[in-house]
Amino acid sequence: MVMAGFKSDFLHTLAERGFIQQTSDDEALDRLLQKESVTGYIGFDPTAASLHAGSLIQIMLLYWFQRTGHRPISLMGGGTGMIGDPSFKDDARQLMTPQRIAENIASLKRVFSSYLTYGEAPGDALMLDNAEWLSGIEYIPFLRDVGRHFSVNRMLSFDSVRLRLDREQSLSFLEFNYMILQAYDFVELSRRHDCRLQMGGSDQWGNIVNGIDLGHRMGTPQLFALTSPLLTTASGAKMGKSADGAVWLNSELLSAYDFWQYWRNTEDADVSRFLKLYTPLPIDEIERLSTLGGSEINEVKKVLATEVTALLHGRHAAEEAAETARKTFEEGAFASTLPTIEVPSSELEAGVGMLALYVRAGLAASNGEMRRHVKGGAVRINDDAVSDDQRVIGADDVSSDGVVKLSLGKKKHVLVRPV
RNA sequence: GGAGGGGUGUCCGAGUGGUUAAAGGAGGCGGACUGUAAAUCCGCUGGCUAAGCCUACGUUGGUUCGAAUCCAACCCCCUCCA
Repeated sequence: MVMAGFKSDFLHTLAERGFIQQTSDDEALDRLLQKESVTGYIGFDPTAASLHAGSLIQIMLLYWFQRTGHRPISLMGGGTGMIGDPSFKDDARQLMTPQRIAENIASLKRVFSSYLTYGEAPGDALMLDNAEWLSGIEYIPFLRDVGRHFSVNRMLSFDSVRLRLDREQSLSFLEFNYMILQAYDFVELSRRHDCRLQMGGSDQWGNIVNGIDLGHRMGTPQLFALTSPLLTTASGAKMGKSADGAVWLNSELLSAYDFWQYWRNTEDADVSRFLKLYTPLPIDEIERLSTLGGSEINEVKKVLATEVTALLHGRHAAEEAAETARKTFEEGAFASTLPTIEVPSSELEAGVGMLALYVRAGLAASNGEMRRHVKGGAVRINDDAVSDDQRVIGADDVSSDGVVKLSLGKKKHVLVRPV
C-alpha cells in the first residue's frame, strides 16, 4: 500500500486510519478524488432487522467519504436481498419473504441518518434501494444486454464462489446470479447518479470488480473499487459478536448502555486500532491516547466507548451510558438508568419465582439455564448471592429505591420496577 | 435418468441395535486471577411443574423388548456417467 502517496483527503484519511485493504487503482482514484466531488456507494442487504458492529466499518467509510467532500449513497439491497449473497458462504441462505425484506429495510434505514446527512443539497447523501431497477427486469432483454458480458469461466474463478465449489457445496443458479446483479447495480448507479466508486468489505472485492468490468463493456466512465479489511479482534474473534449474539446498531435490539459496554470491553490490543476506525477523533489525539498503558488504558476504553456510542445514539445517550457504568462498576452503587423491566405490583405482592423473572428480564433463555447459573454462583439479587433456585421475589425485595436489582455475573444487571 | 457417496446438537465432527441427551473440538456463558482487558485454570453448555417426563441425529413409515444406528419410501447435497 502506498499510504504516503495519497494526496486526496479521503484516501489519505482512510489510509492513516487503517480502512484500506485494496483499491482497483490507487493513483487514478486518488487523482479523481482530488479533482472533484465524487459519488460513491456501499450496498447493504436486508438480511436482518438491524446492521451490527461488523458493518460499522462500512458505515464509517461512507461517513468519511461525506466528511471529505464527496457524496455517499447508502444502497439498500431490496432486490439483491431477494437472492442472497453467496460470497464466501458455505450454505445457501434461507430465502426471505418480500415482506420480511421490506420490514428489514425500513428498520435498517433508521441507523444511517446518525452518520450521514441526507438531502437534496450537493454533497448530501442518497438513500436508494436497488429493487427500484432490479425488480422490473425482463429476463430475455437482461440476458442480451447484460448477461452476454459475463463469462461463466471467469465467474467460477473468483474465490468467493470457488471456495464454495471446492468444498463441494452446491451453489444454486439463483445465487450465482447475485454477482451479476451487484455488478449491474454499479452500472445503474453510474448511469443514474454518476456514481464512480463502490466500497465494501474485502469479501466484496470480486463482486465489485465485476461491476467495474461490466461498466467497461457497457460504456460507463472508469469505475473504481475500494475494500476494507475483514476485521477481527486481536484474539481472532469476528467483530460484532458478543454475549447475546450480535452487537446490533438499532436501539430497539441493543440498548445504548449495552452498546457502550461492548466497546468498553475491547481488548487492550485493539484499542488504538478501533479508535481510528470507529471514532472521528483526530489522529494526533488518538496517538496521544495510545501512549497510555497498563490500567490507564481503561480510561481510553471509556473514551472509545463514549465516542462510538455518541456517533450512533447521540452524545447524551453515550454519556448517560458512561455514567451508568461508572456508578455500577466503580462505585458499586446503584444506577437507576440500568436496563429496566416493569412488573405489575400485584404480581410482586403475590411473589414471583426468580427463575422466571430472570428469563423475563432477558438475562437467561430458560429456567434451566438459570438453574445452572445459580448452581455456578453467578446470581445475585440486590447484590446478595443466591444459592436457592426456588427463591421467590416478593414485595419486600423492593429496595428503598423502588426496584429489585437482578444481577448475572459481574457485568449484567437489570432492574425490576413494580408498576 | 443410471451408479456410487452423504445429510448428527450453535458450528465442525465421532458414533453403525441397548449405561447415547449422543465422544472430541470450536464457539458461548459462569467462576478464579486481573484492570468491566487478553492469556491461563476450573465449571456449565436441549426443554419442563425436574430422583421423573418430553423433545432431538434430513422426512415419513416399518422391524425390534429396545433404533442416530437395521429395512422401505421420499426430500436434499456431492461425484462420475447419460
